Amino acid sequence: MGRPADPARRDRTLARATDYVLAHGLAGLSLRPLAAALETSPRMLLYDFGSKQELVAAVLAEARRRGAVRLAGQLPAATGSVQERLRGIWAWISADERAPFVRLFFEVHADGLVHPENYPDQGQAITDWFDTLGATFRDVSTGPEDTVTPTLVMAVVRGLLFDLTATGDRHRTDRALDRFAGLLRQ
Amino acid sequence: MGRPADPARRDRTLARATDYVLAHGLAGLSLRPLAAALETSPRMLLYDFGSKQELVAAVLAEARRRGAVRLAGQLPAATGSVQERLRGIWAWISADERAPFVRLFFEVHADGLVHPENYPDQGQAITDWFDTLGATFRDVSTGPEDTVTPTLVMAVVRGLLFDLTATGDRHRTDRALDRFAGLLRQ
DNA sequence: TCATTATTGAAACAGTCGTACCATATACTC
DNA sequence: GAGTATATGGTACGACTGTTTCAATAATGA
Repeated sequence: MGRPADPARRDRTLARATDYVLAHGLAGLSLRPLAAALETSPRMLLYDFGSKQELVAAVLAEARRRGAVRLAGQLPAATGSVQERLRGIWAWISADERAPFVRLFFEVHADGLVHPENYPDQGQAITDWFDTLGATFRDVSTGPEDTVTPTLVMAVVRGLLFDLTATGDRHRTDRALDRFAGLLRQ
Repeated sequence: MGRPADPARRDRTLARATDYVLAHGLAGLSLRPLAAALETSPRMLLYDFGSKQELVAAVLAEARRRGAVRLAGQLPAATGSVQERLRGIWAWISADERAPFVRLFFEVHADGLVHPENYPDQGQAITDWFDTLGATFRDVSTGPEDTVTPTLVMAVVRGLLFDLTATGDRHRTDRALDRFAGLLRQ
């Protein structure tokens, strides 16, 4: 008996909080402005999530979940030449719509370097890509257990993303990816 | 007349503050703990630097200056095969002694994505590498105006650095660099 | 000694932070 | 209606932030 719980409220708050963090970043996140933007109160954020730390953890999990869903649903099919597949991945990840995710991705990585204890699964998030990319680039891999090719492909993508986000020079980064695709074909 | 100024004090403070930031990161930097570690006071930090923002700017400039000096003095000579040169760069930048610089590098980049207005020269810091690397890899470039090869080389290095700092898997990242060197040779 | 300039300490200010406490309102069963 | 559990609002606490204010000290040249 008593008033029934409303778990949907927490879900709604989590979704909007994730939007907010994707838009404003993690670094300066503060409960009061967040609550104001979500039309709720710090009181309720703590009521639903327990503490700011747990709220952030939930937001990061939600952001990762969203990224995984979009990756699975929107990543171009693993067909065509190596260049076409590589360009597809690059076009997808470097698109403007992905910018908030990319930003958060870099932000979490940087914070993880200073506070590794807060991110026990940091390495996991990196190596998770291997399953996807290993399948995509099987024909240029040296074998099914080849982790080197996915590592290199992801390094190029992340490194060029780093460059693109810092300099905004899309032409140069696009051409660098094409150069890599050319090297990989051989 | 009057008591003579002591500009050396500011220099000493800046040097030690840079050590501190390299050790502790930028994110949670706060004047009182910093002053305590430097055996001075917040009062003196503001007296010497004007504001926290200016102090941070001075520290970042000093850190970049140090990095440039070490790069110029310690980077292996541009001789030998492509693999040897690439391995030299990778060994240098990924060495444990460089870890604080790398950490700060990623931290500044991430913060710059959220607050671009604070880092007007972010793009410059990225493209600065081109002069050095363009010279180092001239024989695999398509010409003296080739910016694509340095872009790709730096993307691989930064991307693998990202991976290495996140996962700590040196064996895998080292092998990925070798794979890239092999591709580049052709 | 004295004026002058640089340096430094101590304390306070106005603000923000995450969080805890206390009351109240709401929605349900009986 | 009473009883009960959930949901909220309001407020205040203690700790922290960058910065300012006021006063004192130190080192020089005259």
